[in-house]
Amino acid sequence: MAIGKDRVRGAAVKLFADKGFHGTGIRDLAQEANLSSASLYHYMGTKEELLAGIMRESLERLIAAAREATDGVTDPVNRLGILVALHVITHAVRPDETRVVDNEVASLSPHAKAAVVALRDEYESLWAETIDKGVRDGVFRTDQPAVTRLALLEMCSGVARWYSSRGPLGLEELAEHYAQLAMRALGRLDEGEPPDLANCRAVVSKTWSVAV
Amino acid sequence: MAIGKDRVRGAAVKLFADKGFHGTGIRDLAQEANLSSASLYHYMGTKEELLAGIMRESLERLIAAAREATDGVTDPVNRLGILVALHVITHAVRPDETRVVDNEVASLSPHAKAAVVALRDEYESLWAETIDKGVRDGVFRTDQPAVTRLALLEMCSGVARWYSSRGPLGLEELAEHYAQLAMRALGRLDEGEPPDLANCRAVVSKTWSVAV
Amino acid sequence: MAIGKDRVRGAAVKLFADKGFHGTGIRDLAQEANLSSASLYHYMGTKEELLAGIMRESLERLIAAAREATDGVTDPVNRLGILVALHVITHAVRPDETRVVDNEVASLSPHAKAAVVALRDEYESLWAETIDKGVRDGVFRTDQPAVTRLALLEMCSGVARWYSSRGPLGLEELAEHYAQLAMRALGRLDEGEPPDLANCRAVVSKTWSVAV
Amino acid sequence: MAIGKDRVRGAAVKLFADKGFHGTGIRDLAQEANLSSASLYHYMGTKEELLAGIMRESLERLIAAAREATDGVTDPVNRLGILVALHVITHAVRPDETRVVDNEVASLSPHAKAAVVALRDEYESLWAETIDKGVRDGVFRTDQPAVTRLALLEMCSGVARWYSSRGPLGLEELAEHYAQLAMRALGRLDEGEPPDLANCRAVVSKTWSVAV
DNA sequence: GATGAATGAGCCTTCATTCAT
DNA sequence: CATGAATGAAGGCTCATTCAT
Repeated sequence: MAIGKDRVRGAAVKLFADKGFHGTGIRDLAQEANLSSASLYHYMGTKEELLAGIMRESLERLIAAAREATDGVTDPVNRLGILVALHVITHAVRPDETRVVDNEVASLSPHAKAAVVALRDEYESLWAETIDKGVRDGVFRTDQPAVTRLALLEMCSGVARWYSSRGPLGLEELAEHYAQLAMRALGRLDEGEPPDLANCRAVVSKTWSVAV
Repeated sequence: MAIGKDRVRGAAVKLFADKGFHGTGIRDLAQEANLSSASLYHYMGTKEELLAGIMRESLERLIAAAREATDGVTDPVNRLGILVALHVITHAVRPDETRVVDNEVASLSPHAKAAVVALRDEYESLWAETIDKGVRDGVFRTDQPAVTRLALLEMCSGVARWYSSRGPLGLEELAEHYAQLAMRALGRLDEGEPPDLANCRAVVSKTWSVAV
Repeated sequence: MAIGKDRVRGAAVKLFADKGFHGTGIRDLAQEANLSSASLYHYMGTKEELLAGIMRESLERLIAAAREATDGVTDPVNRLGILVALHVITHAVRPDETRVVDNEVASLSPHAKAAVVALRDEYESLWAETIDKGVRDGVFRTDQPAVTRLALLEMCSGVARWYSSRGPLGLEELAEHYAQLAMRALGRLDEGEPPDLANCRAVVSKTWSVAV
Repeated sequence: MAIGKDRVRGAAVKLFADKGFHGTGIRDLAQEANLSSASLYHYMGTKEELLAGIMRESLERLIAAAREATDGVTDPVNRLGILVALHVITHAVRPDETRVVDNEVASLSPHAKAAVVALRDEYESLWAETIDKGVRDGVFRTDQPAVTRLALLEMCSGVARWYSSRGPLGLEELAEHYAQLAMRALGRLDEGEPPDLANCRAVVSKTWSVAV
């Protein structure tokens, strides 16, 4: 059952990312999962529950990973570096999943949407707290912390739309470059060390089974 | 005719942005445009041609505006400032239209998609040339000009997802803040003047009938 | 008005013959007649009335022609020869019109159908009477006069499906060959003169403006 | 599946014959087949593929039957008698199917039409060869073999438009009368034996499950 | 577990027709 | 005369979902 469920999830993530939730038919899913459309319903509830489940678990995984990777790190510079690196790597190695999370919120019913938005807010608050603390500590310089946060999040999420693991850019370089961009955007022009990604690496490996 | 056509376009832009192309039915469009679903077809071809037309004209308008606003501006710093400001303002004042352009490329048939992608590439090449020139001139500092360009574009496009004209942030402040973020990302920590937006203002007003 | 009406009729005959009544849209008619679809309605009632009118007038013309061409001819052999020749020539020079009459009866509403069927029966009774008289007179030999009549009518109507005025076969040869076939089918193996087509020729020329 | 498919085919043959392809709606088919319109699509492709399939298989069956019934018969008189009898019986016992084949060629797309026309040509060539041989052998007398072939085919196909199994005329009488008509048309005035229909009978019974 | 069969609702699109201008 | 604008109804087809086997 678990295997079949994963097969369906995998198919759904791929197709929802490529063609959108409304652009993907139940028959497309069945074909992609090598199942008949009736069999699909052994592994999922409705099509919408399938989408909601994917989004919720994806966000929960991201939140847990972010908490674990920043656990014990108090310095805002390092914390934000880790958050950026983790976000970027996630979007680079799971582009389909993250695009679904980022683009299909509007396809959810109000009830399911509320849960997903709450998770997204919970995640973004990690960024907000870190940026705010950095501003208070005087290590970040920005007139509009909230706008900057949104700008950085959009910038980092955008990775899922263009990054290819078959291109010349490695995950580590990618993460470091985005960390630099974020630091610069927050008024730190290449000061100090790049963030320590050791912890981040371990969390990524554990959470998404990918070596950085 | 032109009036009816605009009414349909307006309805389509709104709904395609809110619910996606595949999430929007012809009956939704008809209702939004205060027309019967059959009458819709006096003003449009197929639903897909409607989408393609919206995307093409939107990109053509953006390209023309970008060319006009940067016309005669040779300094890469100023040029990029103008490009960023124009892009951000566009996405702030036409969030529906720009979200359709940014999110619905996958809903196009191969033929229509090719035309839209060509326009998008043409537009992005304005950014690429400017950034590359700035790097060559030594006024921009980045190891990965291409990655940085993509990061900045995604960052700026993201504005369409959250900005509200009813919020506290004015268009001018918004544009200036994003211009600052872009400059910082390119290694310029608040040096020199902010870009001159006079020209930009005029173009925006003419192109989108909006005062900045 | 009369000219416009003829233009519409002509378009309808062509398209109804080529694509069938149900396969022809009002827009097809308008295009073929170089009119807007709204203008069509100045020259016709409903689409069905247009069809019914075409069929009725076509049959009335055929009946009148048959009566006139056989007027005063009492010999069944000559009479049938004339009927066959007239039928075949009609179907050869007006293939679209005759195919509509022959194939689209089922597309009529019950009321209109009744009128058309009555005309068709009136026409066929000319054949029936002639054949029956020939049998009674002993000049035709057949066990099944009714079946033979139907067989001959179908045979002659079939001309509209394959004859081309651009082919090698002239109208006169065509008519004479079919007259021969009919005579043979009725048991007359090339006896006597071929039917005198002089009268027939005149009627055809007057009725369908065609020289034989 | 096969049962459902046959149910759909049967409904289609009946309605296409009665109201024409374009005059028959998908909902009409569903009602006639006692199925919902959606269920129809389990058993067919598009409506046009349904039509094309009916026509192709009908012609293939007819060709196979004609080949089998004339197998080993070399005498043109007998051969043509068999072809006529088979054709007439087919059109008498399957009037709907044959009318669809004869009348709906124009409703096919160019691709499907080509296949059907090829089959029809293949079938008619059986007639052509037989008639030509009879003329060469001097047993048939006609100035226009090709015209005569077309005339006879139309004559025989017409049976599907008027014959009723509930009428007084049996299949055997019908076939023999038409064979006589054909022979007469080819210049043979009731000479020799009527064609031997034993073989024909067997083929008809096997192919169309009908006793003659 | 797995699926063929089935369907009500809905899809995008075109239909024949009307009418104000 | 002529037509652009408009529409309710219907066109062919696909949707997500259920259920008996």
